[in-house]
Amino acid sequence: MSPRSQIQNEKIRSESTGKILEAAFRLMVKDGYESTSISQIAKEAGVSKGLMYNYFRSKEELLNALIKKTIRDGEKIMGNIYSENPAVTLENVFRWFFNELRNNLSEWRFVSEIMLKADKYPFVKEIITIKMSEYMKFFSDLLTKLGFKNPESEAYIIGGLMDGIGFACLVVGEEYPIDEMEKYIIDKYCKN
Amino acid sequence: MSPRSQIQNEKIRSESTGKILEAAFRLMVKDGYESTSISQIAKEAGVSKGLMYNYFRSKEELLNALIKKTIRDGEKIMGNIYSENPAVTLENVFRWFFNELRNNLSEWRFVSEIMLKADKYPFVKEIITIKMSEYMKFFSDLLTKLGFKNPESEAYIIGGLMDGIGFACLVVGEEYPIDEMEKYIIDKYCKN
Amino acid sequence: MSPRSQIQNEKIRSESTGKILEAAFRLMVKDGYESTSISQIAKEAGVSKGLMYNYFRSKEELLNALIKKTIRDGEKIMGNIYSENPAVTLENVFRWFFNELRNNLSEWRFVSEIMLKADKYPFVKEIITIKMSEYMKFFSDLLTKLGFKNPESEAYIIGGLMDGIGFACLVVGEEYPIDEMEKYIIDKYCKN
Amino acid sequence: MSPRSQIQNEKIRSESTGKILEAAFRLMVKDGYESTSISQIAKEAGVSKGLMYNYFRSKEELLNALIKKTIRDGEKIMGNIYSENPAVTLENVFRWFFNELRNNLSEWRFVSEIMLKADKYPFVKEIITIKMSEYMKFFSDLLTKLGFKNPESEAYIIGGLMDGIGFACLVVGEEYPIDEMEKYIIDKYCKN
DNA sequence: TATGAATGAGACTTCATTCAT
DNA sequence: AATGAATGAAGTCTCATTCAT
Repeated sequence: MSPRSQIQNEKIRSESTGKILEAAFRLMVKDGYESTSISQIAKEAGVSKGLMYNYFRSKEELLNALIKKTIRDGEKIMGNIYSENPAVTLENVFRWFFNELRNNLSEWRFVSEIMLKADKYPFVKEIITIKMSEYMKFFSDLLTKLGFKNPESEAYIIGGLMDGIGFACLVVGEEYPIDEMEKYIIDKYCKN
Repeated sequence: MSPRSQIQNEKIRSESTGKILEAAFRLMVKDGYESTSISQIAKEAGVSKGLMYNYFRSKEELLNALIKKTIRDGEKIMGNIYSENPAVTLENVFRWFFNELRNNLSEWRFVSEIMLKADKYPFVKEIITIKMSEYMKFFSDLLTKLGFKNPESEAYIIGGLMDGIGFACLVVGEEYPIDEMEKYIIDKYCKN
Repeated sequence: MSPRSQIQNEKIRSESTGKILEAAFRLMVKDGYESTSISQIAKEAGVSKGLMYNYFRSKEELLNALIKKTIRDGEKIMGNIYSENPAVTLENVFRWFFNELRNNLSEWRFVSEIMLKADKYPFVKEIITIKMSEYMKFFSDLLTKLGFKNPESEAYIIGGLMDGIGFACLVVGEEYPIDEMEKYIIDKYCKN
Repeated sequence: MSPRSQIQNEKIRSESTGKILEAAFRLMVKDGYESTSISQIAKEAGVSKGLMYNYFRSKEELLNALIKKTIRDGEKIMGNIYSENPAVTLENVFRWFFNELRNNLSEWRFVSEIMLKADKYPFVKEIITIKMSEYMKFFSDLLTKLGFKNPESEAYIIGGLMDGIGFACLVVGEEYPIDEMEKYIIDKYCKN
């Protein structure tokens, strides 16, 4: 009789977009952005191709939404990492980072793939530039508190290091001495 | 109508493969591997599509050959970098590296793109794993000579740092403080 | 929760269909029948897609209703054109016609587009055949009163002329010598 | 062994493009431009969809080629129409025109449909504007020789008339008094 | 009466690859 | 060794229409 209420619709919409984004994330993390087709995502999400275009105007916009969701999820995690003691905070960051590499390497690959597309998709560049400067500020503050002489440059070192180690893990996988590196870096930055 | 001699054929072959590989490199560096089509490469190389399949069984094999050639070219450059003084050698490496980022960032992007495909294309993983251990050995030896306490771990740090800084440059481009980082890293590793 | 009365319902129905038909007309005049989607019409009309299918079983039937409405609207205008003096009536027709071309060319395009679909949509053919014979009768009577020798054939000439001039205006637009033609035709048919 | 000669290739190409253009013409004349799909054309022409894009970069470019070919074909016919006696030439034009309406009405519809798209496809407008002015010149010259007082305006009348009559035939089909109109118009313009 | 989420067929297009010559 | 015409699977996207509420 009467149409669905706004609340009902909102629920339906968020469930569907949720299913789609999750399916997209799963597949793109596994196969990469370009290699994942809209059809596959629709099938994985259990919806029709048409519905996807109901919620996301294009594959690119789906990527956009996916990135934003991923960043939001990431920020929730960052909340749990903070400690009163800056050395502990930094250690938590490193431990979290290496655990990510150990457990969610595919996600790392996806993020890397997307970052490499910064040139092709302007919104990627925009988002990442912002996030990057946030992270640099975060590390820089931490390192200042820890008494480092060049906290800014050292922040860039840490950022680069993390990207680079992630990258190396992606490429050589099991061969990377991940445990040793974790210990070495934590010792170097947090233990003194 | 006499048949071509083996030597003539060999020359023709190497000229054609050369043209093709150079064209492929140029285009893939510019647009990426996936976005570069066989047709474009053939046109850029001035040969027919058919001929490409005469020399390379598939696009993937062309990539394989391209990687090997790129590595060979890279090795020639590494020869000019070596000095009697290990600190100077290391500084040369860093200077070469930052200049690459400044002048040939696109090539760096291409290499990164390919490395991320290590999972998809086994030969990529194989080649890179070998090269990586070579580089690690090279840095490790250098750092040993320079008196570093943990030359192996530190070598991984340097390797990661380079990957990571390259990555960051790719993503944020002009915003990256490349000159400062060059100075900071050279000071840190080579000046004392 | 008392049910709406029949009268209320009737009013609602006619308001909704009115809004839909007007929106459809506006958009189809602008973009053409095929290029106007049901979604666009619904949005322009401020109703839901579902409601459209409540009133019109298909896009084709919407077109049908639109044509009928357009013809009804046209007939109202024709009422204002009639004069005691047949020469004046004919001149009024011509002046109205050329002003339509000057001011509402898009509508003319839409009508032409639809007429060309007569084969595809039988109801179009049916409606137009009836209207055409009415117009021919109208012109024929007028020309008889004006003393033309072959009023029937001449009526067909006038009808064809109007279609053809409208068509030419659509195609070449500004380049068509619309003012000269108006004067020439009025002189020819109404001035003597 | 050796690749095909240029001549062989040229022949193959022109055969294929010929097949494609003919199939496209057949289908578009029957169903209209928009309603004819690339797939249908490929099937009708007995080639693959891919091949179509080998020869025509897009559906729009196929239309472009089709229009040009149609105009070329039309010009060949116009050659046979010319006579020393201008009255005879004009009569030939009218007879040819009415025969077209009798025998190839579908083609007329196609041409009309395309002309209505002049706004959407700039190349259509360009081509048609040129052709139109050629025809107007042709008629104007003829009418001058025949001693008409306002040959230019009268040329526009004739052009419009032909478009309009064609249009009417398309719409009402069999009901149109085509034979009477032919006689009437020829009498009016050619029998002094 | 009214909504809008959902569907699925079908549109245009790209591209690695094959093969007759 | 070399050509380029031909293929067909797969991709992204649109849209009229249905249906639960």
